[in-house]
Amino acid sequence: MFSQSEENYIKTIFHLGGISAKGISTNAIAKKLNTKASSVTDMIKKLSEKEVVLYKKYQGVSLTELGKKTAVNIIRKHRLWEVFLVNKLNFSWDEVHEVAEQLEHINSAKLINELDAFLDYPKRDPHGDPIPDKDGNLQFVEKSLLATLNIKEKGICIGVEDSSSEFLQFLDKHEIALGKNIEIIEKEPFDGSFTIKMDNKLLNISNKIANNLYIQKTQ
Amino acid sequence: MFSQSEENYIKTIFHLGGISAKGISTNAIAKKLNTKASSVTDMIKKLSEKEVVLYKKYQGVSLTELGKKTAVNIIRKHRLWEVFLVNKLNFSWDEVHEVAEQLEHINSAKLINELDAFLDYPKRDPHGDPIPDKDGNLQFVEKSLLATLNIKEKGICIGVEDSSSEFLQFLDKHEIALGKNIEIIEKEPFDGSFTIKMDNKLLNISNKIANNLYIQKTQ
DNA sequence: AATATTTTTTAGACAAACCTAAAAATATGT
DNA sequence: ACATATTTTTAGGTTTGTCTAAAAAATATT
Repeated sequence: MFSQSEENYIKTIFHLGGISAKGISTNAIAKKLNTKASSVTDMIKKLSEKEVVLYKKYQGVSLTELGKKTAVNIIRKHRLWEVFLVNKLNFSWDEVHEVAEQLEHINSAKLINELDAFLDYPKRDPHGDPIPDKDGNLQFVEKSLLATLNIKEKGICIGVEDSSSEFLQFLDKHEIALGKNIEIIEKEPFDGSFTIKMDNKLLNISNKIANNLYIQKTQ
Repeated sequence: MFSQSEENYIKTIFHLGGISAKGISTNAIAKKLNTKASSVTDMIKKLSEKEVVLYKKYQGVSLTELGKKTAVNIIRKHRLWEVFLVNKLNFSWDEVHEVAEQLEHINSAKLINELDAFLDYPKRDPHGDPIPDKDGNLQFVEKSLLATLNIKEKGICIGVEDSSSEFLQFLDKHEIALGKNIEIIEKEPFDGSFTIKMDNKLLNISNKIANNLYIQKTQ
């Protein structure tokens, strides 16, 4: 149906569109995909003809329903493969991305639905991101960046914004893992760092870390 | 390292080379890959420059050591994925080929070695073909086409020549499966068909079937 | 509002992998 | 051995996805 390259554009537009529903800019896509704006324009024209994307010159793009459906399916595959790699093949959560980027383009409905069953219909991938079901329903969970919480607020680590292995290995080193309960003890106005309580121990966290860790508030 | 297209050529040359060590003809490759001879010539030149293949104009090609190593690795991946699909994801042996053709191009040493371990280091794929180990060693097992056996010879079904779903489903229907013991009861000179004994029942098999089923002789 | 800057698009090129049609080399038949 | 047939290669073209450089549009600055 779609080439690997087309799929990567569709996925990227979806991810960039998450925040604003407005047209996604050519430059933003180019930056994410490590390519040139002119290449993006070319591809956008093709995707527009294939009715995956709405496009008006100089106005940016947005996904059509077909485009969204396609994107969600790719994301479903990516995340299910990540679960497989971590749960069955001893990958750690900072090793899965590159391989999942390849596996997400494998085309077989039976494969992905059987994989889903084999993994026991997981709801989230190793980074805490929700896995769409086979009808494309993506469950939404209220989450906040740790950096936005106030003193005395409590919550559960539920996801990461950045999936780089540097960041994930940092979390491993400090035993910050998904599912852990935390409480904000102190905010340092000077450098934006946080003191949090986790496993009954105090831990200091830089502002950059706090801006890459998602918390589900527990009232 | 190699593009998907290059990998398909390398694999095809390996498979065609199994019989004769001589140069594989351009036309043979073109036929197997469903492409044109001129395309094959183009690709062969490229593979020759990459030292995967020995090539003299009009003399056909053969794989270098690098080429063989590459081919065996692709075959290892293909066959391990087939085992995964059948043993873990409820695929039947006639459904795996197409998906394995895609999965064999995924590039990750860790992935394939962990998959190997996860599957318990299988020695053969669902069609009875041997799986190379991670150093590229392909175990050789003496096998004969059923059609070459004589009356009273006994053996074990150990593989298939043809992997089309028509043939595999035919075998399923008649409960002919890998590992089953058979004995040649009669050969019909007129049409080349065979009467065999399997599960203590007599079964008649056409010459075409007999030419697509491999037997490991017992004594 | 006019100018400067940034963003986006167009125009033209390139590499990969394929194609058709024609030419060259090899193989075959008598 | 020579004509014919087959195989293989060459020459030139197409599509996909990329690029650079320049032009056009939109946005920002003063």
